[in-house]
Amino acid sequence: MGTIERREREKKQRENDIIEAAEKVIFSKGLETATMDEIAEVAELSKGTLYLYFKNKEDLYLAIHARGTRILRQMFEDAAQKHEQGLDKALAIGYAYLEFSRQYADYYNAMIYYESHAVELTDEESFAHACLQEGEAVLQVLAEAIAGGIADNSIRADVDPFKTALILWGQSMGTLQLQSLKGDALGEKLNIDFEELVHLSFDMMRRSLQNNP
Amino acid sequence: MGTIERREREKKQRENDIIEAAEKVIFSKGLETATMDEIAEVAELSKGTLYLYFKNKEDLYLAIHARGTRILRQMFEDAAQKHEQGLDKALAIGYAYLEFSRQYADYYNAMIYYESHAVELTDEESFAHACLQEGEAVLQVLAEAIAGGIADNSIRADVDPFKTALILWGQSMGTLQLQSLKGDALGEKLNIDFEELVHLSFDMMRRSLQNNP
DNA sequence: CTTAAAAAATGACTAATAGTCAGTAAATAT
DNA sequence: ATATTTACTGACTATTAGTCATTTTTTAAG
Repeated sequence: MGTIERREREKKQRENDIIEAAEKVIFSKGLETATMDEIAEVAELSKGTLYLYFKNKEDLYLAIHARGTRILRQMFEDAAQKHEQGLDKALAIGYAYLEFSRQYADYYNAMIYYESHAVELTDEESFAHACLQEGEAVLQVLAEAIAGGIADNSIRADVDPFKTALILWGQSMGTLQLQSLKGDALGEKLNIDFEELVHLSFDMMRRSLQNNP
Repeated sequence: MGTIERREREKKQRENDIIEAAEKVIFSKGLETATMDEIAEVAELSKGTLYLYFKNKEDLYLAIHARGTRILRQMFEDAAQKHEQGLDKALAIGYAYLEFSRQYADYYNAMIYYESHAVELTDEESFAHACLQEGEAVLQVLAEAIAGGIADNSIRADVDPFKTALILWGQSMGTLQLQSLKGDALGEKLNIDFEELVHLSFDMMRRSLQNNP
């Protein structure tokens, strides 16, 4: 009988319901202000039940993070596909990240919180693990673009694709963080257009990679 | 009579004592695990007194942040002074940041926590303001190096010094964050040497700025 | 259909901790 | 010696993550 399979499905569904409720609350009030009690209320479940499905608040948060990362990877893949040359693909991936931060601002804002925190990876089954795995997949898309760029001579041949992908990731993260976290304070005070800054930053990355014959 | 002046001095001293106690506790257990009760105990004061000198926990934390930023600026200035060419100065500043993260790991680790958080700037008198001001001074050192580099032709002339300083700051922050936060997880798993990554990252920045005749 | 066992869900409870404030003590001025 | 101002105290409140004994619901067996 398919009872067990059905229960499995229902369990996944509940898990999903909880994540959805957590998104509603966390997207509207931020991770730190959101409480497990409120998430439980929105999910129409008791708080105790949340802990049957998620180890703790961070674990639940990371489930959201993993979702965002999945969207991001899709956007990276789409962006890369639109170009022929590897260098163009890499740059398009950078702009896809910018686009993600705009189009999925809720995810992006929630994600940067822990993007800049060390996460414990004790449990193999935890969502932290799912996050790391998704993150690696995202990097892989970028690394492949770079490898392609070396092959088609748009990117200088003396760089290592994966290491360079990591560096570009770090640099882009830093650039976007600067915009989203310090943008308001510095922008008003010093009259800086952060949109322009992101473009300039990506342009610098392009210069640092392109193959000058 | 100099009573008022002396009292002013003593007040500053108390403030300092509290910051010192907070450093001890926060450096040893991290910002989130450190409690105001424990800081009060180390400072040999009651918790209530802490709140006479600091608006809240974050304010106290930002006082530590401001101290770290002051050290960082000094290191930036020293690094810049050791070189003639602007591009070399800028690069040396990058390495000074790396050196800071090593030599003052306690400060660095405490600082990145909020380096990646938006900080409310409601109160003009708050330490958040001192932090922002110090941060701008740090950026100024870098911006001057870049302006010098344009003047001496080591850096291409079509960049804006301050905007470029901001970008380099963001990119460097991202690179170092990648190392300090994801270094352990990715380093072991994928056998990546993050020290090398930082060097490669700085090298890319150099390429993106240098004046190719 | 009845009942025993298993699974899922509950919510009152604990522990931890940031921040407050009425009261006390110390320092200073009169 | 006394009044006033300043500095400090610590018991108290409010909030919230996480727990667990109990209850409700679902499934399996006779």
